[in-house]
Amino acid sequence: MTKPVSQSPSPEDAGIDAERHAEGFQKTRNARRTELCEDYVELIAELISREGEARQVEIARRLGVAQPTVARMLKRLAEDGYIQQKPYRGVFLTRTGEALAAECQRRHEIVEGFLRALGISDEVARHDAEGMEHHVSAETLKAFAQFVATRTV
Amino acid sequence: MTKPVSQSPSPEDAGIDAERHAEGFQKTRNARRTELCEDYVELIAELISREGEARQVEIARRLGVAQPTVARMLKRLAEDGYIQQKPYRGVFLTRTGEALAAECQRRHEIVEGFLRALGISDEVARHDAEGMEHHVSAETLKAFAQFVATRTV
DNA sequence: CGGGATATATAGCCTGTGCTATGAAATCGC
DNA sequence: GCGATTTCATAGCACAGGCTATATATCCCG
Ligand SMILES: [Mn+2]
Ligand SMILES: [Mn+2]
Ligand SMILES: [Mn+2]
Ligand SMILES: [Mn+2]
Repeated sequence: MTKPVSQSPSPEDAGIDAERHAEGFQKTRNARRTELCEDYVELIAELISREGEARQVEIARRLGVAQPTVARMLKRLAEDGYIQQKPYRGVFLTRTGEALAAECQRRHEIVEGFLRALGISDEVARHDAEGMEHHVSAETLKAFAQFVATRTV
Repeated sequence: MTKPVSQSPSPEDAGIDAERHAEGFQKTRNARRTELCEDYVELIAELISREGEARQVEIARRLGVAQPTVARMLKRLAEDGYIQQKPYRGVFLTRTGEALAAECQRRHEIVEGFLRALGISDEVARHDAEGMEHHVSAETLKAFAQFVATRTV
């Protein structure tokens, strides 16, 4: 009962297409699950570097959600090894967390910069980038960066 | 206790930035909620036009999810007025559903075509477009379309 | 025109991500 | 150093979107 990777040899050639189609949706669903973590870690890094500390209440304010929502997510991020919480002192990134944050910040910057290079207004570029960034593969990111580079020259 | 839109006049100017930041995340969260509906409606339209009918089992196969998952979502789409179910005959789009499907198909096509115009490989363009499409605003979509047009000339 | 194959429906479970209400703990200004 | 303020934790709710197992309904072919 293993999933038949290649069945229906010729009569129904749409089977292969369907498999590939499904694969794409699977990956997108996966990306959706990691989006939130990425936004949190990226925001925490930004708060630490710009405000000196990252507090639950401030994270909640920036994300536009309630504090208990943040509390639960931070617990998960700590369990997953991305952050360390020091009660009443703020949230700190682990090595792993810092690495992820750096990657996300870089990607976010490239995507947003790319949109602006295309002539998109700042406001819209910021918003679209916030959602798009999580679905941009390495290959596409590279193309975006190259486009910005050649356009800026 | 209404949310203070503009408080802390000068000492903490970061307040405005935080508000705007939160707004962006709010919109992105909203987009996330409509993503699935869009994918369903778009897929249903595609199945109807290419296979002649859209069945639960086929939708499930294409999306890579279980049939009961599709069943529940279809019920919701019917409640929301996007589709009409004729048991054992397939799923059909309402006027509203057709309009949404057309919009999504057009947007999907433009985004994917844009990525390919940028030099992204077909496989990756298809996958990235599947996720990105839901976060592309009208302004950005227009820019994408124009880019493709000028590149194709 | 029956009966196996196929399609759909339903029940019940889990996880994730929102929320409010509320309790407890720490900080900090006085 | 004490009390108000701030910060954090927890309980409990809702809903979306996955899943499996299983019941039921329809189709269609021999
Ligand atoms: Mn984001
Ligand atoms: Mn980001
Ligand atoms: Mn999609
Ligand atoms: Mn699509």
